[in-house]
Amino acid sequence: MQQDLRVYNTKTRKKEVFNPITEGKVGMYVCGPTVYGDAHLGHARPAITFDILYRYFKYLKFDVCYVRNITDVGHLVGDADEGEDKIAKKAREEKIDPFEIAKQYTERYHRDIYALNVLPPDVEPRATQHIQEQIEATQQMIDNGFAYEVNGSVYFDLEKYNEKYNYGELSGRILDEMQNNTRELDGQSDKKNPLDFALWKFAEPEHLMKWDSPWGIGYPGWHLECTAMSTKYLGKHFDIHGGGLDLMFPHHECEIAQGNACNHEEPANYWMHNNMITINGQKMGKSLGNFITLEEIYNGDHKLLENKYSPMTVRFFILQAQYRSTLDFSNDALGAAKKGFNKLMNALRALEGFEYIHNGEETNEKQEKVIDSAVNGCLRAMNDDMNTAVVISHLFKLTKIINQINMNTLPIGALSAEKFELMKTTFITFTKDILGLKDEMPTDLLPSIYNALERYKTAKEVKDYDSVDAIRAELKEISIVVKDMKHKIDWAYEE
RNA sequence: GGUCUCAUGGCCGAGUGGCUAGGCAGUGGUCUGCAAAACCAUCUACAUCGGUUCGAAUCCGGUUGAGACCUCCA
Repeated sequence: MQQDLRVYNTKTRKKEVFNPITEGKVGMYVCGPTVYGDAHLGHARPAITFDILYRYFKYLKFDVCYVRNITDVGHLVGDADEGEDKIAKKAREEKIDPFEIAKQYTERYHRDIYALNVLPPDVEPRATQHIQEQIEATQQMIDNGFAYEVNGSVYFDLEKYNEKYNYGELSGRILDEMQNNTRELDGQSDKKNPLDFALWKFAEPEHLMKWDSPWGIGYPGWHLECTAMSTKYLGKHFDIHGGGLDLMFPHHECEIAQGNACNHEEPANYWMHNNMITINGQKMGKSLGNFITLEEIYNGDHKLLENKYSPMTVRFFILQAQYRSTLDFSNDALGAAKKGFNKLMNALRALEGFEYIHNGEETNEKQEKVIDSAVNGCLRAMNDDMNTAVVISHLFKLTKIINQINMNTLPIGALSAEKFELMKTTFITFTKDILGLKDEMPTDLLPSIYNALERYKTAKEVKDYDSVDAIRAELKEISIVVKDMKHKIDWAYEE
């Protein structure tokens, strides 16, 4: 069964068959974090969503180049013309150099995100290391007549742009309507038009992150780094641009405008946006102050958390929803995800331990059909705009068969060798390689588990039930459960 | 106010014109020294009012409710 991968393109608001610009190759750019605080649950979603896409492209044997940036220039807290740089603000609060702030939070971001088994991108460019490229892009836009300089700052000229292009296409906005809705800014703005956005900002003497430029000392505007870096690493025109839905406007809209203004072409063919994670139905976000950091989730250290949740539980939780749906956080939901994830890991471990033997059993056609339908279902779901929730549902169908084999209620030989292999490869590939789920058991714990099981077995044989119960309790302490089956004794994660 | 989404069983969450998504929780069984795990069976659904259709949770319209973006945000 071969089928095309279809992805939802925000630009056309349709699912489209993915056609790469160059046969067999994919370039994807995803907006990474602005590093002025710890990564929260919301940051985990795009990291995981596009990790899945990256992994799936690799699975499909594409030669993929994945670029995810780190924005380590703070930009502005408030209004586009006034206010303080976010990183500078944090630096002042913590009394450290802003570059040090960015460095620290970048490290913490990596620590918390990589715990989620997210693959590192091929390139992870930083805005501060691409100042020259941003200056050049700005100059290019001035030269092309789409930007103007005022008092040491350079702004994008939307009016000019709109004579030739159509600003607002991605987010379905119309420039005129936006202008009518824009409240008049107080004070003396340098901009010709309130909607014009900064490409380069003049830096006041007290501003700490600043660089020399043809327009004087300043720093780059927010949207510019993505244009400069995506162009540098993926070219003027590449396949996929991703990020959170909240970046659609204005960030991605501005990137499109900058791409056209610089390079005379739009940066990306497909725009993909993951939806938000909500908490009590409300968006979780830094600006709303209702976020839970990943570190807090892992440690259970937040007033809203009834438990700590492992990185893989978080990953599984996120994958149980399609990436374009909002996903609501709750302890119940995380708790259910934890159990579901353990169930999957128990099946994975059992499956990896199976040895196929055929003893002349009759083929169980019903179960073989379940395998076929689940295998096809996994592929179909991934091809249908990365529906990981449906992939997981099919993996649970296979889990049932795996458990039946493990419990000896379904002889392994009731499946043909090919069917068993098909199930095994599919289950393992989708669970580990594509969904990126992994067993979290520290390997140094295994010897003591097997030791406990040995003692359990002996105690059982002599009907020393007090010891049996004690060993059960002992293992339960580390969330391990004894599986006391007719034909063997094994352990499993507590679900 | 403008633009746009969404409303599914106790909870989370897929799906989309006719065919049981799945997980968690519940109930009844099988198994067990008792359990657990697992398996089998099973109960709760498609906000509301109309329309289209042989048939709608799924399409169309109204109503109600929730959310997102319009300012920095994953």
